[in-house]
Amino acid sequence: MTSGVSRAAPLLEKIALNPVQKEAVLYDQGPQLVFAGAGTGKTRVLTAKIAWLIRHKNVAPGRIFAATFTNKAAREMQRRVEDLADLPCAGLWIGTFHSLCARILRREALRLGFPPSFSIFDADDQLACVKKVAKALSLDERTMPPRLVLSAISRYKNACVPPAGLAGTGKSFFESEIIRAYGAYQESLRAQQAMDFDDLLSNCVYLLRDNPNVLQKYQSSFSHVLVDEYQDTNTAQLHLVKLLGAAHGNVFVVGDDDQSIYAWRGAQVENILTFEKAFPGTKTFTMEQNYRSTGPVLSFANAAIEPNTMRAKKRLWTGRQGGASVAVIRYRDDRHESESVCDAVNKCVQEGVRPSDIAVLFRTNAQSRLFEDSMRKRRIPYVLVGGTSFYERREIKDCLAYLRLCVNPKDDISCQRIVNVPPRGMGDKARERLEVRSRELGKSLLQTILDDPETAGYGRGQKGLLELRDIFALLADLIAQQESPHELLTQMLSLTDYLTMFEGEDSEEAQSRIDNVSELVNAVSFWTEENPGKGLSDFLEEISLAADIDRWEQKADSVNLMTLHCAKGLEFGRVFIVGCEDGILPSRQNFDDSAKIEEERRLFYVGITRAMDGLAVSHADQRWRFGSCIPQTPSRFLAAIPRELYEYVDKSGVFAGEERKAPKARLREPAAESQEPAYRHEDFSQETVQFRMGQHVQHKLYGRGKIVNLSGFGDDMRIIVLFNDGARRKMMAKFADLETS
DNA sequence: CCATCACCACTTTTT
DNA sequence: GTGGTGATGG
Repeated sequence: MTSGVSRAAPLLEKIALNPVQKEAVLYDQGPQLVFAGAGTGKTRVLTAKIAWLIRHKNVAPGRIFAATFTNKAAREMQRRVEDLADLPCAGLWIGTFHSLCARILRREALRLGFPPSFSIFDADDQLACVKKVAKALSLDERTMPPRLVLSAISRYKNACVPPAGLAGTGKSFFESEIIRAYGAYQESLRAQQAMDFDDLLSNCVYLLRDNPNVLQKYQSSFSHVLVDEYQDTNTAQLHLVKLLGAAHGNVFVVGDDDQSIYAWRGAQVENILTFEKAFPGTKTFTMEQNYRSTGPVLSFANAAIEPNTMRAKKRLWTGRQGGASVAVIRYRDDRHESESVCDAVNKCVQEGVRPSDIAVLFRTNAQSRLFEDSMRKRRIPYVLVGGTSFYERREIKDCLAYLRLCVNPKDDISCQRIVNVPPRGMGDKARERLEVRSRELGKSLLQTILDDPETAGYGRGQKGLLELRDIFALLADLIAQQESPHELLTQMLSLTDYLTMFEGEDSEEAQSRIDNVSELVNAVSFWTEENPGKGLSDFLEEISLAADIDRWEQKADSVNLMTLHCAKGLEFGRVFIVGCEDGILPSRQNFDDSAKIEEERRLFYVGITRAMDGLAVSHADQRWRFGSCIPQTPSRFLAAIPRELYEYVDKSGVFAGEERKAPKARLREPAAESQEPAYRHEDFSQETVQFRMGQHVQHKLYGRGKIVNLSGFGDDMRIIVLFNDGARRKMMAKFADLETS
């Protein structure tokens, strides 16, 4: 051990660790549980641990299996590990459970009766598939809404309960019907050679559980298993950790039960609370020193989480001195809230806070709209994380469906999506006919179209079907010639005349759809360049497993708008938590259940603990929902926090133009802490702010285009503009000489 | 038989 | 504000 420590020196010098953190990194006697409160350096420990293993324990990167919560976190961690260990770590198995499982499943697919190129179904596809199955089983839509059926199926899968053993075990008509649907749904997926998100985990568990030689292969292949955000793991993930870690016991998990916010999708806090039982001989480390937040923010956080009963008692503390008090602000209505918050954001920026260090957090995506409006009005650059993400837009999903069919012709859900897009005369009747025919032939929809488009009965759809057959025949040729994903996409667009569908109408909506498609073309060609040697199916997998947060780049100097869920694991200088009202936070749908209320409280806690220097929490007296104005009451969570822990500012009686009479806004930079990275004040002029993502610009030489990327600020701001001629040009904002329209 | 328009119930959070 | 569904017109 002594020699270990001295050899540790180079690495430990590069990263400051407190005694508990250091102990956790150096310990090597089996299972480890690290209870890491918010802001206590969880990521730091995990990163140092991996680097330590590689650099000083001579563990090959390929023998480390590390599960993070997002792909973005994985990328960042890999970068930091490489930096710390001073070695490239290309072989490291690091990623979300879903992408790690996908990686294993692609290799072993044949053992499960899937081709390695199996499709991955996202939430939309899942729902479409459930609907299809429900129709085939003639389930009543009223009593068995597809969403409900899907979530029940998801629960079974998260618990690793396959449909086989369930037949006849239903305790009610409802349950029996669900079980029936579950079986049929799985069959449908298999026929389409597809797995949904949940399958990635559960199939991986079945694979390891039922194939001793495969299990042995992966058990001996990985010598260490590490898991971040362990409080948000579900039963399937627990099984995986057990299966992979059982042989050597080198299991290292980090988490915080107070930040468990995913029980609704099957996560079990019990996993972290009973870790020691699952892994006998576990050594537990507890980190309670918070390095992130000021005293007032931390006291507020501690008080906020205090009422929860189902938690391991702990209390965070900070060595940071001073700090502005937390502000709780009351507004008249939601509009007033968004306008005032944006004013406050502006003020922060004028004080020298970088926009990217500011976040506005809300409970539901629907709340973002007002803030976007208010930000735009003030020309404050912002990034919205989440909402309907780029890859979920209709036009994008259409394009991807074509590409997916190229990779997997059995993907009926994708085929169904595009048979009549763009419209080619395939109505309900013709589609039904096609489906019957495909069942008769025992072939997939696309295969039926390719083999047998002439059978009578398609009516007006006949012509369209022949078109479709030719399109896919041509695309198949391109695939055979190993054409790049980029080539396939552009060919597909021209073969189908996809864009003319929108070119006819002159709405802003149609224009934005066209823009989105050309952005997809760009993304594909960019990806093709970045990933030489990888194919279309790799691209599609990456897209379906990417979360919104994965595409988020904080460096674009913009204010961040996101849901509380999205904010997990991040930190910001100034945080605004908005819409803190009963019915929103906590959500009305969780009123009935105390366990769910506790989860909502943890969500609130997660939001609070994102803040480093300043926190403002707001609520409004009334809010537009369902198209009418509804009176709101402040969140019960606020009521439970002692009054002396925050400054209450009532702006509900203040009208526009009178803001100055209102009590002084809080969120002032504490004098002692103004160590913000150098930020030249004069740089944040209108000139800098004039550019934002998605903005249309005009260039003397290149013509009209759209900003697709922003980075840096002031004189250093760089932008990437996608011009209408299809070219993508990087330029310095300072010299670009663009006209904004 | 298909496409378009008007109207309806629903929106929590996401890998 | 929207998306899925139902009536009507082409």
